[in-house]
Amino acid sequence: MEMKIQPTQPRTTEIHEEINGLRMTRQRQEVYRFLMGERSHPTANDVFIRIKEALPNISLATVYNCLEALVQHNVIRQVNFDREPSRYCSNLDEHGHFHDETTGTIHDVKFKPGITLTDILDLPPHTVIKDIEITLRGQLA
Amino acid sequence: MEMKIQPTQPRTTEIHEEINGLRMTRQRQEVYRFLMGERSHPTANDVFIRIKEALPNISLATVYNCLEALVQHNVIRQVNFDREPSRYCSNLDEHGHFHDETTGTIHDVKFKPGITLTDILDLPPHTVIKDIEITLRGQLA
DNA sequence: TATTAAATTAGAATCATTCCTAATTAGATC
DNA sequence: GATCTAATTAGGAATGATTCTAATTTAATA
Repeated sequence: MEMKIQPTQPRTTEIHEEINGLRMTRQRQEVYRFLMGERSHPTANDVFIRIKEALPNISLATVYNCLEALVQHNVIRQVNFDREPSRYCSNLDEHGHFHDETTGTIHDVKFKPGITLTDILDLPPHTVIKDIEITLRGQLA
Repeated sequence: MEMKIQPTQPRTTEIHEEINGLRMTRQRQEVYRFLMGERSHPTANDVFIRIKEALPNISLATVYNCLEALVQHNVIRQVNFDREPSRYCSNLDEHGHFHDETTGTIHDVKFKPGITLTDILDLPPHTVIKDIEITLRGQLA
């Protein structure tokens, strides 16, 4: 078997794998990777500030673009509390969000085992549910 | 018994009853009364347009003030869908909201009898819940 | 009736988000 | 590798719901 001594010419272009049909550009990767390691439900601006460390030239518009693309392709979730800036999380399990007024922090809320939210809602049969959002506000014990 | 022939001087000021400790000014009355008879979950601007018929000089800022005051005093509820303009409803029963993508309309969603939302959430004991919001998006059958 | 506090108004300001457009980049094809 | 085309990005301007501010009006009370 012949060995290549010289490395092949390095590509000038990068190869971007897809996630859920979304091409993962460098910017999208960074946004996604950051959210994966974050449990704090950051805002677009939080993401922007953090990602500038790795990509100093990234623009806020791009962060919004990336977040929207990732949301559209069901890679991350967008979370809204009243009219506050949107927050984002990479937890795709069905869950709600609890806004702790004491600390200002947001926590994922699971459902008790074996329960689906739709079980308890009084909806006409054959209703198509595309998305459910459940948010709570109060004080964690 | 002596009869007053002349009517007493008419008051130049109005008397305003309270609801839940909130003084019901003319503007607040109109806002509240409109919402009582509306099932469409109107936005602040919807309210504004409609109320100008009765109070041509009312300002949009006042509508916002009234809505906020009514919400604060638990006379009406504020409903948010993603980042769309807030909507308001006078239904105080615990219920969710279904946004029908086909028609653009919003419908109240009740829980099945005997079920409380908190029953199915996995929250630490002694958690204080001040507010729950549950919103759905999809197509009604 | 006079005083004081609350509510209203109109318009300016805010600010998260979206839009626009030119420049760049990636991927496909030659 | 060169070229073409479409997607992506960056930066700045625009948008629009909401909030703020200052001045005026109104209501409650002394």
